[in-house]
Order: sequence, then structure tokens, then C-alpha cells
Amino acid sequence: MAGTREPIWARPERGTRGPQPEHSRAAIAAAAVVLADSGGLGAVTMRSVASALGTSAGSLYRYLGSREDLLDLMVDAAIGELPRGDPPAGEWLEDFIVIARELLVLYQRHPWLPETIRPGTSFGPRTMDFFERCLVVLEPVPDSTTTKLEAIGMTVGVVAQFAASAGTPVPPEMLFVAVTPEAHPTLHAALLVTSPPPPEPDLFGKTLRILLTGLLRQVS
Amino acid sequence: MAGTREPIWARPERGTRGPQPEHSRAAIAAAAVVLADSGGLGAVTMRSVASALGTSAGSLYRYLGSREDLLDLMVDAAIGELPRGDPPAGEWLEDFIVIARELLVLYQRHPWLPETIRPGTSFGPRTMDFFERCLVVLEPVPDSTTTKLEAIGMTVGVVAQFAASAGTPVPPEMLFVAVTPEAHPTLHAALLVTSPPPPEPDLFGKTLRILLTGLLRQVS
DNA sequence: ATAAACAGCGAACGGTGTTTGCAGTTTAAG
DNA sequence: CTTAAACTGCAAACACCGTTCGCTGTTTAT
Repeated sequence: MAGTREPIWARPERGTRGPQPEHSRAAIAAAAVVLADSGGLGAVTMRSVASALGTSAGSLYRYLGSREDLLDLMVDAAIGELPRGDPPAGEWLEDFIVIARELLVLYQRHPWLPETIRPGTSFGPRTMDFFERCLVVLEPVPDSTTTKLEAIGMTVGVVAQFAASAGTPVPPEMLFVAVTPEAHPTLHAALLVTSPPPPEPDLFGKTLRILLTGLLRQVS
Repeated sequence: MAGTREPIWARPERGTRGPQPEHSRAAIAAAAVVLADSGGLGAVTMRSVASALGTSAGSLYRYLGSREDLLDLMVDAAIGELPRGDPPAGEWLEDFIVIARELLVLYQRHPWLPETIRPGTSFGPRTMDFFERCLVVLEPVPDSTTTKLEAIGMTVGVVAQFAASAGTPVPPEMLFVAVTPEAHPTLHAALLVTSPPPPEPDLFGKTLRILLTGLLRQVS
């Protein structure tokens, strides 16, 4: 029953005694984000982050309880890069899709973000700001907040899906070594097509419009 | 240019010389799946899989080129558990949603599966069978195979989203330590609701129906 | 018969997250 | 002002990880 630990957001950044820490959570998160941006999440090790800050791995545990805490910090720092102001005054659907597009470019700038948002992630204050901003935009929608949060969660998932598929522009044939013309005739035929049909111009917006108008009640 | 390696499906399971191997890819995958089911993906180490098979970690490299190969084997083995026969004769939308439901229960039985399907996964023959089965069901739809594959991918993503959110039945307050009544009034109010409204009876089916009827042309 | 290809195994290598003990520093309490 | 508690930083160590290597023995093609 004591397997889990208190999330980092519930612990004070520093105590009231002792010398002033040489680093801050924000600086640690920023250094880790830089490493992840250039080398992927695998490049974010306690030692690499520590050496980027000019300290040692063990010293990081004065700031973090575990590597998971570091990931929580990174997630919140990245989501904190989203635009914050701009409470828009248009139609809620279009406003919300604007937010989704902002999230998409964030996911493309930080490809490690979706995989770092894992089950067990403890979301920080900047992420809560994001959720709040979504709810504000959805204010005109007459559904319950629970339903809205479900719709937001589904949207975030779809955005991650688009960000991931945009990373692999054309499926390399390496991923399809296992298809045989006999067992998979339809699939095999599809892979032989040399010039695929022109892609939907705005599949992203189209998909989200479909999903949201179905999931949330239209304001009459 | 030589950073990537040939996927395991392109290599023969065994050569033509030498003694018969004591294990098989299928047995290795099965052992790894059992470990992941009970202890999560983190419990799947070369040493743990090897010891489950009564051998040593180094010996596994006679069968696998890397741990990634092991994950590829696991993914294909799990997806291979999906029902295979039953080419249904109903409406394509309902038939496809049946497949999606089968995938959902598979994801719930193997919670490690979505995270194991990573960018770079090389899909095996059982997974190709699954794609083929999806395409067969979508045969009556007049869209291009490319569009259908996009719809399938989006469906798989949505199913993973549902499987993940079903794993966390009620968001524990630990995940929301960072919300403050001042900065997040709407969110804060939503978390105070003691009895949330009864959830949509079949949000899963509803969502997929919405998504698929929008993404794919209705058969006229 | 010979040589190549292969299986199995134990030891080792570099890397990982994390813990621990210690020395030095700052602050709160007596 | 003194003292003790709380705190920081650091180096070393621990257990574990994926992976490689060298070796012995076995099977098969030539």
C-alpha cells in the first residue's frame, strides 16, 4: 500500500534551512528537454542531465525522488510552452481545434512528449492550466464537465496519433516484410500502388470536427 | 545508413546446419508475454525471459538480435490471440466495431501491448492477418485502401486510448495535486463533484461510429 | 573426412537508476 | 551567541540492465 510515492508537485521545491540550492526544478527540466529534443528520451539519463548542469547524478536526488519525477517535470515544462493568453471569441469548435493544432506542433517539436505522458504521470500546474484553458473554450457547450474532459482526453489521444503518423511519412517496406500475397491479398495489392491518391488536405481538422461534434452536444 | 537492422521476420528461424535449437521463437514470445502480463513490460528482461525458459541471457541472442526483436515477437504473439475466422456478413460498420471491441479486450488483457507497439516496431505475420481481416470487412466501403488504412490506424489509436483510460477507473487525486481553485476554477469545481453523472452507456461504440462514418464514405 | 555453420554457456563490459556516507553550510531554536 | 537540526553537494558503491565475446561441442554439407 506504500508502493507509490508522493508526486513531486506535492513536495516543496526547497526546505527552509541549509544553503541555497545551486539549481532549480525549472533548470533541471529545461536541460532534460534539450537533451530529449536532440537525442530522444533515451538520451535523458540522470548522468547526462547532471553533467549538462555541471553536477553529478547523485546530486540530482536532492531535487528529484526518482527518474519519474524528472519525466513529470519535463512533461509539464513542455506543455507549459503552449500559448496561454488569447481567450478566443469565435465558435467554440473552431477555437478548440486551434488549441488542438497548437498541441500538434508542440508534439512535433517534442516527439518524446507523447511517450513521456505515461500511465502514472503526475501532471503539474502548467498542464492544469492547459486543461483549464480547454474547459474555458468549451464553456458554451451544455455538456457536463466530465463529458468535456472525456472529449479533451480523446482529442489529446488523436493529436498524438497524428503526430506519430506524421513522423513516419511513408511506411517503409521494412515494416511490411511479413505480408505475403497469398495470405494478405488486399494488403499486398495496396502496397504495390506506386502513386497513392493525394491525401486529404486537412485530415486533422476533419477528424477532430467529426469527433467533437459527435461527442459534444452542438450548441443550439 | 547502416544503423538499422533487418527485422526478425526477415531472418530464418534457424539455419540448415548445427544441432536443433532447444527453444523456438514462439516459446520465447510466450514466456515473455506471461512475464509482461503479471509484472508489466519492466519485468521482461533478457535474464528473466531466459530463466523462465531455463537458459541464460546470452543464449537468447542465438534467437534474437536484440531486445527489440523480443518486443516484436511479443506484439505479434499477442495480436495473434485475436479471433481469426468469422468473416461476418452484417453491415461493415458494425462488423468493424466488433473487431475493435475484440482489440479492446485484448488491450485490457495485455496492458503492456499499446506501449510495446512503438515507432520502429516491425509487424509480424499475425499482425498482417489482422490488417487483412480489417480490410476484408471494409471491402464494401468505396474509399481507397490508403484511406481505409488511415481509418484503421485511427481506430487502433482510439482503442488504445480507451484501454488506457479504463485502466485508471477514477482519476486518483494524486494526479491533480497541482490544481488550485484560483488558477483553475472550472477544473477545481469539476473535481469536487461527488457523484459524477452516469457515464455514457457505450461511449466506445458511439465514438467509433462517429469517427468511422465521418472518415469513410457511407456505402450508398 | 573435413570444414563450415551452428547451439549453448559463463564471464565480462559499459551503462543505467538509485543509495549511502561524509563534509560543509545555513537556519531555527534555546 | 551557541547549538543542533536541516539541508546541499559529492564521490563511491550497488544491483541490475542489454549486449558481446570466447569457448566447447554438435550437426550438416561438401
